[in-house]
Amino acid sequence: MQRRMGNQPTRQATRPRMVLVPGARLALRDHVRHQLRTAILSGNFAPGERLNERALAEELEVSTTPLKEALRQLEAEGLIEVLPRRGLVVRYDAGFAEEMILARAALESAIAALAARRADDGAIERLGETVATMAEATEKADIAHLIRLNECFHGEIHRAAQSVHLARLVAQQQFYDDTARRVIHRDHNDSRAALEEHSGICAAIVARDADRASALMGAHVQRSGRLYLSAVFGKERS
Amino acid sequence: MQRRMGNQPTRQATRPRMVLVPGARLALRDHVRHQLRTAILSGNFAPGERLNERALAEELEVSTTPLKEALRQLEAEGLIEVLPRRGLVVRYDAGFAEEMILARAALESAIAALAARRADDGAIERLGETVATMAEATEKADIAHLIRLNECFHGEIHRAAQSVHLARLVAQQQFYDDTARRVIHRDHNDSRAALEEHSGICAAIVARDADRASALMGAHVQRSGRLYLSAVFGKERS
DNA sequence: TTTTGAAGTTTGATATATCAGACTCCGAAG
DNA sequence: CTTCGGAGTCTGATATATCAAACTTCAAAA
Repeated sequence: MQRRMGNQPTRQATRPRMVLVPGARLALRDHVRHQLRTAILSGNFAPGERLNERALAEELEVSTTPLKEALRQLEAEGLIEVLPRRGLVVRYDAGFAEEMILARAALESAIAALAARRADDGAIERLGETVATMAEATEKADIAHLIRLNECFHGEIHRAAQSVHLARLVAQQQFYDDTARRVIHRDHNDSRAALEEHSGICAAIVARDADRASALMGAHVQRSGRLYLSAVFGKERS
Repeated sequence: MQRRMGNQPTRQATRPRMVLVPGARLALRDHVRHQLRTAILSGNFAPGERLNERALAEELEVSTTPLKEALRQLEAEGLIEVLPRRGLVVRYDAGFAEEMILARAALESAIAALAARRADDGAIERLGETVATMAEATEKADIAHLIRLNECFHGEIHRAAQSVHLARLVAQQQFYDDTARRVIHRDHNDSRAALEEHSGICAAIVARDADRASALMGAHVQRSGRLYLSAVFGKERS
């Protein structure tokens, strides 16, 4: 992790900000958190491994303060556990990932049910368009586009549901990254299955059928989750 | 928020602390987190209110380091939002609490489904006993006992489901405290309704009917959640 | 009167020093 | 040989100092 980060144009009495920095400067702790999270989810730490704060701080080239903040966040997410005065332990393993899938499925189900009740005309229209675009991308096997559309689809449902907290929680239950995503989406059969599911969910929401939307969403998330699980851990469980 | 929180032998390390706190001494940040969480959930901060780290630290009589750690945890829970370089904002309000109920319901549902599949004989037996005891306590209107048994009931289901992460997430979705709990459980009609629901859930788990256990649990959590919501916020929404 | 911009103030971000609990390990006593 | 204990070391917990971004304010210019 690089120490330097303030090479932005240092407000030199110019206009009030024309150049919006794309990524907006994140706090150091957020970099650290992201870095650690990725490392944990990639299995770079053995499950149960004791971590040393000082060593980690040194390795990441930051002081212990932002590191500690990042660790507290990861602790709140459940990825690590803190034994007071004794250190940190990584809690993430295949079983944990499996529970993340279940949590994600449960939460997305709840959101889908909300969306079926609350979606306005605009949201329904956008959702339909997204699914239509997804159909095209699936035919063309445009993986990158498909990944983006997938996020878009779920994001639109979240917005239609007017859920903030639920959406946040869902976002926390993601244990795979773009690499795994590309691997998954490469399977054309799976893409077609996913498209079927997406259409079904969309239809249920349009029909205001909250129960069906919820059930379909749950099944969809669990199915694709298991796929990711096998991609990341190379195994499946019942 | 009351100003007093730390009568621990803080400050000088002069005397070697003769009074040993009974349980494992919690880290200061955990005290701070609990205190802040309670204050937020009690509505002691206006929603949207900007918070000042230094002022908070001073009020709680701790330095900014443990305070920051506590804030990061609350941020990860979604109760506060951090605007980088600009401060903290409390995000909790009635709408947030409502989403917490939905999240809790969704997660407890998932756990109940797992429990129906995974519960062993011992777990089933304990669950049955707990429900029986709850029936007695309900008859006697033993509120304190009922509250304890209620936690016990859900705890046993969590254990039977062998869920760790899901149980953690559920625990985070609690916006009421013992005070609200006592208020709710005072209503005898509600206690009977809750008992009915608990029995039904127990029966579904014993019958290995995951779908029914899940559905009943979801309905139970949502119903009682709405009750808490009205107790805490004095209003309900659809 | 409105606008702007620069200095001063506020406040979060980061680094570092220090404190104290917990572990290790070895030697002495039983 | 086993057990107990205490000194030394490791490491997390806490406090504090410093840095830098963002906000405020006020005066000067248009």
